Amino acid sequence: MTAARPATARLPRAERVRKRPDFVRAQTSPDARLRAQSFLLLLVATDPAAPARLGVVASKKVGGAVERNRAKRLLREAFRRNKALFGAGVDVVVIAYPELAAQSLGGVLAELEALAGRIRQKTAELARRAARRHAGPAAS
RNA sequence: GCAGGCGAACAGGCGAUCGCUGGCGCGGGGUCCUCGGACCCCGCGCGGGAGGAAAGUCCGAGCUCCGCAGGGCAUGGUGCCGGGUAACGCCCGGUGAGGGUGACCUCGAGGACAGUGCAACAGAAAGCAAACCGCCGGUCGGCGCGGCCCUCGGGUCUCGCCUCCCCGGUAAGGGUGAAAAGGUGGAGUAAGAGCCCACCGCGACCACGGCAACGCGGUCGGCAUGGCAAACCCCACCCGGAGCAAGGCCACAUAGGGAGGCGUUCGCGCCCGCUUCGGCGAGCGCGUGAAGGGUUGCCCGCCCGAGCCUCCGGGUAGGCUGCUCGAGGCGCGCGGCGACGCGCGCCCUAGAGGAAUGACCGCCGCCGGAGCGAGGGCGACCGCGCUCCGGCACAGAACUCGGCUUACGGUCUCCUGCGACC
RNA sequence: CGGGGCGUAGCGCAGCCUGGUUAGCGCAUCAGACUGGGGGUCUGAGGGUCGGUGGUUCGAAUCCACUCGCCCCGA
Repeated sequence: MTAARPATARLPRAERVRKRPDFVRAQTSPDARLRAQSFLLLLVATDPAAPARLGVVASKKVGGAVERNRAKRLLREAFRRNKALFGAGVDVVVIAYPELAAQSLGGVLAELEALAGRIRQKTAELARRAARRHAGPAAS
């Protein structure tokens, strides 16, 4: 498995949420929900062996195509620089709010930093639960 | 210098670092395998990676499918003329009308003697003629001057003035309106009127110029063709429908699920089985007929046709392809007033798919503000240099082109008007 | 990609097709009356760039073109 490579500040296809059902699962039944000033973080547990994946949602409420692209790029950049924060086995779906279009990268990083403690706590909890679940019926 | 018009090109630049993506090359791993290879994943390297509007989706096409793509009607669209183009509702050049002192700009600009309709309020009257006030004439009546007669009361005649009603003439004037059947001037008359005349306008005809729209000139007609077709409509021309979630290939999955409805004709030939030798049944072919379906609004025609239609329920919404070389760009030459066409040469210029083309830092550039410094001017102030701060538009490809429309930043060529100076 | 609808007073709507007289209705607002006061009822009043810009017309909320914003449906 190539996921054994040390985590770098890259964001290849395998580390992005790319299927509609995955987005729907995160939005309808998230395992954790964390609110920042200009975005909303949704966490949902997946296969513990898989790397953390990012998915960004920027609706028309954010603005036109330029603003929505800007919002998604900012969030991807912030996630890319803080991948270690989320560990593995989790889908991170971020919903952008309209204020995000006017935000700078420094501001987004600061907002993410403010949530860092709670993110670490939640992801660790999810990892423990997943480990227990896989230890039992994994023999089948 | 200020104000404005037409057009053109551009869309901040350079460097460093960290990323994304498709192409090529090398290396590693995996799947399939006809052992040649194909496909997928990962890493490294190289070079590519938004627009003039990528936008709105208002038109026109290419492309793909709809079994074939025929005729008519309806609907819809276009609407001065000629040209350009693959095509257009676009563009170019003209014509006409309108706007601007001008450079220039704007225009849905066919038809109102084919028909139907509309015009509030006001006004006499709103479409075919008519006449409210007014003006003029007349009858009757009244008053007056004069003449004649006379029974001195008056009667009668001519003329003048006044006048309700009535009869007739008139459409110049008044008034209403967006609009009242040509306009101005004269002549004329009882008053008036294209009744007549001149000019203008309008219409018809003729001649000339122009491919044409139309222009120009002449002659004639006294002038009974009002407005609205972005009201219905008429005329001419155009138009089959859907859209890359089109369409193709592969993989996976459910299982021929339930309910209701309409149908499954007839003849001939061949052949098989049974036969009480009369026939009966099954199959194939040809013809015919039929529920229903296709022809994407309707009809005709054509085609499919033993199954079809409706509702409920269930499953899949993964990969590859279409996907970027095209009515393609750029340059030069030739033809054309121009849109554009022709020829030659050069170039390959994004192809994503929860959706890339980015983030951040430094330097430079442009604009605005503040401060400091030296300078010019009596002065308000002016330009120069440095430092700091802020800003640098509108906006993001989703099959691809040609247009239109809208959004938006500064720059420049040429041109116009006004002002000042030489 | 394709199709449809809406925008009129603070709020919810009519009027638009078939152009015309003062753009109408309900709630809300304000004033007055009834009541000792509140509520409620009655009477009266105010409040409109008809989303925007052009055009057609004598005249436009209404017709036409462009445009802005919002909503819905189908694949």
